[in-house]
Amino acid sequence: MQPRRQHLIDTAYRLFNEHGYHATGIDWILAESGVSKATLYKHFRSKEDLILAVLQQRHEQLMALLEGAIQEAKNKGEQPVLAIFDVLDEWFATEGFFGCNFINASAEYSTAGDEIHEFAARHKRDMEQLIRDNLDNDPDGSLAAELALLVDGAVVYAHTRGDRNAAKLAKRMAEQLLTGRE
Amino acid sequence: MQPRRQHLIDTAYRLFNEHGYHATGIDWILAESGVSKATLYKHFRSKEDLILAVLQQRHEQLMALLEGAIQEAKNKGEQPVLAIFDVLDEWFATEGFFGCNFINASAEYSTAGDEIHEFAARHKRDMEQLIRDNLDNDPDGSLAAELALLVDGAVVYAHTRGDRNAAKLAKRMAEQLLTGRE
DNA sequence: ATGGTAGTGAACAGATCTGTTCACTTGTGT
DNA sequence: ACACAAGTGAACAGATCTGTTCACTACCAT
Repeated sequence: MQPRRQHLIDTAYRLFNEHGYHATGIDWILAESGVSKATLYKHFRSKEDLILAVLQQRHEQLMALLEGAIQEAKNKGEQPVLAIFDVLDEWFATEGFFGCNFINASAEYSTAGDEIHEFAARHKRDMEQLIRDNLDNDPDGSLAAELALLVDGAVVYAHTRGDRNAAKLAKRMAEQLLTGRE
Repeated sequence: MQPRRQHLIDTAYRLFNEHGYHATGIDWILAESGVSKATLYKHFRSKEDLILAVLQQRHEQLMALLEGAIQEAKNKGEQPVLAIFDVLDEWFATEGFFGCNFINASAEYSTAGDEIHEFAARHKRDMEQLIRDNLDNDPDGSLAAELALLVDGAVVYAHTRGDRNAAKLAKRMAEQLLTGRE
């Protein structure tokens, strides 16, 4: 559709992911992508607008990825929600793993009410809802919240410590929670 | 001892905490603290040096706080490690809660090998060791890792979503893990 | 009273930041 | 052949960034 716009989002995603949002300057994104500054500001009103576009794309990617894994598990007759932790496990093993974009965005735009912070919060709530929708017996929703907390914990554990085992650790905990309650 | 140095660390801590490390400029810290720039650079070689000093102080504070809570629980005959989650619960309820400094630092200085990133990783490992030292039956150390993952998860869950219930959620999960294994 | 220590205030350097503007080019559909 | 859309490249604005330097002041101990 708009190849420049998409290319900018992809390049920005890579740099934001690795170096953070404040540390990544517009000029850097332009140099890496080979796009001119005027074009960037034709497609995005501001840097914040670009960040939000990056987060939006990543949100859609992640939701699709997890929904796919859940569906696949269902087809195989496995516990659907546990498949999320297998996705995490693969993710943590990739070279380009620098933690969760949304957690990192939340850290840099820390104030509640900030648009970027709120976007990250919304993403996390959507993730939790996805878990909730795939649990059979969770009347008050607390099990979904616990599993979502495990997901966040696993990502941060893996990133800060450089520990690739975090997903397996969290999966084992999730199994315990599920066998106890479902 | 060195009132200016301490005052700079305290002011920087507050601003870094609320606004992040890159977003907080030196001039801002100077304006808030009322200290001159020359003095700052007499006490700290660089901004990174100041950040590390802030993290060092926060590390010592946190370890002392948790060790105190653990000791208190021991004296009352309660499960020592669970006391950590009560500390978290109080922390999340304070107005100045913007997540964990070390997780946030890890997010901004994302690359493994970066000095700030490594400091955060060391803090997290020390925290986990503190948990490990207060568990009776954890031969392979995996229980301590699981509890540490819960701590990280609770902090991130509380911060990104603005949910003050995360500590109680994590504590309930921790209780399950402990009754299952200890 | 004299020297040392700690700090101030202000200017400065040089880089980098986001964002704007404008003349020009390139490709495409009619 | 012509109009239009998309993009380039470069200059520019104005702010902000970290870090340095220097002349001066206040205080304190000897």
